[in-house]
Amino acid sequence: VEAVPQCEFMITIREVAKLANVSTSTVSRVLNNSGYVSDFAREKVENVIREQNYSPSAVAVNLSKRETSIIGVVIPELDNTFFTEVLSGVTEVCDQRGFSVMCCDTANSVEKEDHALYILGQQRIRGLIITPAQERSNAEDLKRLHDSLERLDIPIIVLDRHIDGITLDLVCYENYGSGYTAASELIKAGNKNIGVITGDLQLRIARDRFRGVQQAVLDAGLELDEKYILNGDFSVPTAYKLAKKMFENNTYPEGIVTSNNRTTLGFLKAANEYKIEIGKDIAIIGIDSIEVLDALGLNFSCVSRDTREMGRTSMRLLCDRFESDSEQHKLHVVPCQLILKGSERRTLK
Amino acid sequence: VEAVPQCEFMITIREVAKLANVSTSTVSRVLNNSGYVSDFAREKVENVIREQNYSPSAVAVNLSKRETSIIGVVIPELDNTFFTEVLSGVTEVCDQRGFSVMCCDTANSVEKEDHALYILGQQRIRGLIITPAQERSNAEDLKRLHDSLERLDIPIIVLDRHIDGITLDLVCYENYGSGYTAASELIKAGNKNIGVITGDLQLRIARDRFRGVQQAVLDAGLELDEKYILNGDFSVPTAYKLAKKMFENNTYPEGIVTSNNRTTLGFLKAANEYKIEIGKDIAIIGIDSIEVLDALGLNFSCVSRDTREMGRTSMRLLCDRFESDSEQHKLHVVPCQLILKGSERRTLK
DNA sequence: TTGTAAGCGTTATCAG
DNA sequence: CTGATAACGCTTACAA
Repeated sequence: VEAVPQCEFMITIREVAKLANVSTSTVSRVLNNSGYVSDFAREKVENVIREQNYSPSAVAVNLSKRETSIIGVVIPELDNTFFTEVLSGVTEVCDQRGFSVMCCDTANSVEKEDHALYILGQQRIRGLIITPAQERSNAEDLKRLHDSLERLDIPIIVLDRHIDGITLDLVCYENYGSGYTAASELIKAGNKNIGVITGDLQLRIARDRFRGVQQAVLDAGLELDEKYILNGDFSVPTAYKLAKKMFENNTYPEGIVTSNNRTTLGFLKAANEYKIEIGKDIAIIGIDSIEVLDALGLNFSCVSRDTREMGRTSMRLLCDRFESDSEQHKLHVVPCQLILKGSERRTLK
Repeated sequence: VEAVPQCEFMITIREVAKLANVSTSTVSRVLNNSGYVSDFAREKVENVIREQNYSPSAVAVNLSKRETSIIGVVIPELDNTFFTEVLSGVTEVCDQRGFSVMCCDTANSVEKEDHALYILGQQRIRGLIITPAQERSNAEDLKRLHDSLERLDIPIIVLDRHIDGITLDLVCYENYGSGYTAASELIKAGNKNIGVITGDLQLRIARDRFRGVQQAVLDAGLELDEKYILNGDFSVPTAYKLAKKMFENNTYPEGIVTSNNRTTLGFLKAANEYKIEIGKDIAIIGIDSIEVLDALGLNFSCVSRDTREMGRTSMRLLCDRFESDSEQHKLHVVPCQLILKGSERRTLK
């Protein structure tokens, strides 16, 4: 049987073999640097490969090896710079180690997440890095996620958020600590009554950050006034609405903690509209840094984390899993860094 | 020969067939909704699929069909929100149409781009959406890109930037027009001498935007002063350095055009440091909107484009190509939208 | 309407 | 050191 190329460009291992006067096994051996190949044969093969611009089909390799080199990345918000920075870190390491990344945006939707996992499963991804869309409170929803992940039967790293009832490698932020630090510093800077715009309290990370704030206030011998606890959801519009309402009533705390980058933006927008000056009329420490604010020279204080490094770490952990699969699950907590620029202090009283 | 599952979770079409008491072809037919299948057989198969949670291996399907459903996306800066917004648009449409996206960040490096294309080629991607890392001035580099793309032998959409010497579907911005509009509006607002921080003039999009500015100034019967033409590269640090130098010498134009979102940020940073007030000491119209500035209530005027839609459009065009391959190459120019918020006018003279 | 069998482009086992 | 040959999991004529 004559081997006929399916398209004029893509040649197969068989044609390389024929042109080099060897068998496909030999070609495969030089391709993978496995087994014994004489220098003579190797050279012939390498020449043909170069001349013909042969590139082996990953699809065929994958099928044959029953293993791909594709890493699935499931992200809840592709329009949140936090996650794109993480993604950037992941791709960086993937690149170095010869993996490809297939990424899915779930837009915080459980349905889209289910679907993404199904698709990635079909692709037979080698490993998964996932930030769950939500903490599925519905038992059925949660079970579906558990099942999906288990069925995948591959190394999985959970990033930033938590999944209840299942133990997996986890790369997360020092959430409690970031809340605690932020509030403490506000107090240390002289602010007596502290407010907070929380994240989506359905998410453990939001609860942890909030608990940190609460504890810091308690530890300082102060009280957290109910009316300064604004129940947000990590989104710009909600934070904006909440802050707006607060300023409308003209009753707001001396210092406030905003629970993530999006929340900060919403807050700042409202403050701006009401001519409330940051670091003058109200003190603020945000969780998450915001590149632009630095560029603008705003004196925005925050507790920050190395987001790109979180991505790199996740991918490195995943690679560890590929090498050895201990039962032990790893927990990598990314520390928060305090960055004070002035907004933690009110210059007006 | 007995069919033995390779792992307890992933079952194959053969096992489904056996459990349903049909042949693999029948299973394949219900899977693909192709050919004739009796209701009886279909039901049996569907039941088994559901019970066993069978999900067909995309790898095997791809190999068999000699075609994947993977779209390659090559992006020069994963840390530029413009590109992540585009990516978001692309994934959105991919999702709807059953494609997966494999994305590569080239960090504006020609070498990384070459490598990315090689990897994506190995994956036998179905289509490609690419924003080239650079306009390869070196003939050899350029030829390598041409060859890579040609060898891929798949539909390709070029996005935002240009590739010399090759005609492909192109989705780009109204670059000349955006420069022209920005400068015209500055002039219309009463600014007599106009400056500009250009992008990387190696890139045609930067040259086009700059030409637009030049022409608008000419058309207004004015002159573009050499010393107000700052040769940037679309990056924050360079724009910052250039603007800083300008403010240091305390000689700057009445109005300035910044050539993209990164350039604007660099400029604003410098302005801030030198206490130059936007819309007061100096007028500015940027190319590209910046979400955060709106949130901050800054009166930042710009010419903007619908970035996410650019991503959607690219993916839709790619799908068109899958359906029919006319020789005709499409050019989709995304119009610029003028958004005036005040910074185009100086309130001080 | 269904099943058989030959691929798809690799890898891997096992003789030689 | 090398080459047949049988997978890998699916699709698709073709025959029944």
